[in-house]
Amino acid sequence: MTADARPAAPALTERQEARRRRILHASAQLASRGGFEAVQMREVAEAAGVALGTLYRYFPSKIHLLVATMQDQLQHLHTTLRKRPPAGDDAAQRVAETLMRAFRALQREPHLADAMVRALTFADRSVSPEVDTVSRLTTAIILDAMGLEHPTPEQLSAVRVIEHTWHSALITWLSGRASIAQVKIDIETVCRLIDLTANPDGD
Amino acid sequence: MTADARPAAPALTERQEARRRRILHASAQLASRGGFEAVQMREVAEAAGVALGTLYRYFPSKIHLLVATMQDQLQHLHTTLRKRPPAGDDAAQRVAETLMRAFRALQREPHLADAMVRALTFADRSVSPEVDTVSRLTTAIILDAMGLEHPTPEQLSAVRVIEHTWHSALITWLSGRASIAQVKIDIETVCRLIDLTANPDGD
DNA sequence: CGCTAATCTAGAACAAGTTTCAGACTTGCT
DNA sequence: AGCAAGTCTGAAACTTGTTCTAGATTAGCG
Repeated sequence: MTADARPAAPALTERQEARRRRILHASAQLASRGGFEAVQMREVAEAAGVALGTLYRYFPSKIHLLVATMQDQLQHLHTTLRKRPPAGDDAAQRVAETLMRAFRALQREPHLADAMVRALTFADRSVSPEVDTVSRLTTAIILDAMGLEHPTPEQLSAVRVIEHTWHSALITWLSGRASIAQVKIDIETVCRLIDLTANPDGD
Repeated sequence: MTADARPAAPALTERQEARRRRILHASAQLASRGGFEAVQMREVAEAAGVALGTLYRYFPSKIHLLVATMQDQLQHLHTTLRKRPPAGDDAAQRVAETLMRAFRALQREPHLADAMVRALTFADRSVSPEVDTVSRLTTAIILDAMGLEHPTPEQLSAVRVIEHTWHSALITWLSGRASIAQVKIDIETVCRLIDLTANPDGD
């Protein structure tokens, strides 16, 4: 039921699993207070009751830690969304509604959003697998909203562009260069691409 | 002719202007070698023949420095593009061609691209004015390619989404999660939005 | 139980961004 | 020229992410 996307991870003991949870919790807590800079590795370690070296054994860098935190939050969101799916008439509306719902969730914890999104876009190649997991989760959420079983390549392209817009629009909002209304418009604009691929006469 | 977008800057002397140029040059040079991490403030200062404190007086943080470097490069690109404008039949084609040309320029200096784009997306509120300048430059380049004097609000929205996609696609390419071909597809996909707003029957 | 390997802890040490400061140099002005 | 204000230099200090080490603890196993 809950997807356990960690094939190479060598099965943690119970205490280790508990440590991992404490670390992620401390990370999210600190991030909620003061965003990216407030997540300081020494503080995370102390709040989680774990030595600094141990923290680094579990998450090899601050970026890894925050991307894992994002994975965690996205899982929650995905579960929540599945319980109450969007109710729009066509796919574009449902996707836009879903993303706006996610956006409102982020608005409730803007500092946490800041920490997670900044980490995600700052991540270099060493974090690619983890970032990819986040990306696949996002894709799954959007495809769910579209209600598609077997999307065409064109539709997958549209979804990719929607994800691009989603991430980048979040960044402009977080850095205070775009209003909430502007983000809404951008999301609605990009979702029109879905209509374009639904009736494949645009070519 | 050359837009001097620095209204609050109190007019540098000749030697100061020269220092500023040396710093930006050193920054681009180091970035071309090893990307974001290779741009180390002490090294930039030394390469530019300037004290560390002076470097920080000109650019209050590494992020400011790299965003300014990007402004610089974009100016060049804009000038170059104006000399040889894209030759496509419709606006969408011309924009896609322009962005792919810019993309190829970045491919020639992938490390430099890495440093600039990472700085741009990692920038927090304290860098908003500078990031905004970069954004306006990008918008100008895209509008040039579209060949529009007075874009409608809808068209401006499409341009915003194109910019989002452009930035985010660059990031996925730089972090090795998307191929060059994939970036091309994403750009072409999002450029279809232009057609949508050109013939306003899609609503 | 007792052994061995792995893990965890506390803390020092290192790296790079940023700040600070005393003194030397420039600039603008009279 | 001579002074006042601002700027630049060199170097040290401080911050926070990251690495390293020696010793304590835990887990798995005969």
